[in-house]
Amino acid sequence: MKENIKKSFSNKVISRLTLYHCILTHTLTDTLFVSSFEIASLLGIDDSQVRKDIALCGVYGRQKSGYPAHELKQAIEQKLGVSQKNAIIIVGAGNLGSALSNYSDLMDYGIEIVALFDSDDKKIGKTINKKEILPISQLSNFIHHKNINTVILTVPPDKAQEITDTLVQIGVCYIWNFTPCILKVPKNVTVQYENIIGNFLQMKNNAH
Amino acid sequence: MKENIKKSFSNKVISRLTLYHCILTHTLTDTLFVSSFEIASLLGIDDSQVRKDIALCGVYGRQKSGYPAHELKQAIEQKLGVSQKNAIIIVGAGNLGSALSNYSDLMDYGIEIVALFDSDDKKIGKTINKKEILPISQLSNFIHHKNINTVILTVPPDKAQEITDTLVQIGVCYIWNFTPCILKVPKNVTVQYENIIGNFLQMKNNAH
DNA sequence: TAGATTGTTAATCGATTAACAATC
DNA sequence: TAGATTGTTAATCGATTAACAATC
Repeated sequence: MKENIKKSFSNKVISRLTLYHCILTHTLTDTLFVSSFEIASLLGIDDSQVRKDIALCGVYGRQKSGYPAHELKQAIEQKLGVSQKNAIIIVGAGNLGSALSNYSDLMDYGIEIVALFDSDDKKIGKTINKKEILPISQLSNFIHHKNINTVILTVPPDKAQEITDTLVQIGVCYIWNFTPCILKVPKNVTVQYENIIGNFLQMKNNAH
Repeated sequence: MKENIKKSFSNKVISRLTLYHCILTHTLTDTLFVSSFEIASLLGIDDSQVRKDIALCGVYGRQKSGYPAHELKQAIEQKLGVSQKNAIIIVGAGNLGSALSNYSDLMDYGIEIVALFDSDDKKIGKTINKKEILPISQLSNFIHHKNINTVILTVPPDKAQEITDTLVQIGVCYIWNFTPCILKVPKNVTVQYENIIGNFLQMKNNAH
């Protein structure tokens, strides 16, 4: 498969490529060449799977030595579109919202949090990690002015749908949903569920 | 399939059951009967998939009206093992760790955070959300004393493997990993990756 | 050379979707 | 009754694994 046409990958492929990138960034920092077997065994998956994923990135390896680590890392970054800067805002400046605004790893992947929004008067005007907390009433202006299309949603569950409706109306098209609520949105809006509870229960179930 | 033998579900099934539960908790709060079609269309999946998942929980529906909402909710809770209380600790009392210690939804699913641990002397002795921050040196004693088997890992990336080795040695068998690092652990230890970056990139890729 | 590792095809496995009889 | 919805089987689809020739 030598398709060079930009095609969207399956979620599984994206998830694995991200993990390969983590390995190259944090685990195999001083490696010049990395084999599919090394990556596969760190993740507990099949090595031919790794070779297939890497082939999708257009990187060619060498028999006996493996894949050039630096080139592979850059190719993954390119395929994942990490270089595109995403200016995003956080709606809901509670604990989780505040934490995410400080989560420095996001920066490495093109995610720049530019402001937080909250409905609590006591929080407004304060800054978290040098980012201002603004009132919900300024959402629309801010989003249009700064050309934002992506929002991290960390409001309380009982406000989630209401705020979502507002965001959709303003024109936001990506909602990264950290609330435990299912959101009703029109087809042109993408919601990414961060199913934290589900992941915990998976862990408990995968045991042995 | 009328298997009543306790069998572990696939991760996909667990993830979906959790979402059905969210719907019953936050979206369809006053519904007596819910149809597979209603659930499916909220999640954008096939309705026969929903019926299959529900069958796994041992709940029977009624033609024309659907499934009894309350009974379904309880059956899901039972299948997911939500009633088992899990006393867990957070290692790394930074922003993310602090946020998770306050994440009240966890409580609803049997997850009780009992303490935080950190290596920073300035943090030790403080409390977050009524939970004490203790020094790493007390990890071993605490874990054995309180019979903890599960840890939320929110340390900086460069400390992740080192702390993991310590935890494994102490006898922890579940590590819920919020760092962007791949952890090397023996086979009897389960690591659940919270691949936040990967999920963001999925969202961007799923667009249209 | 012998050993190791790629790139790729074929085989297997599992998950999703379609379809429809049963029935409230 | 007619319409709606379940429960379940069969068909399809996609993802993972096995296998191996090519070759550094």
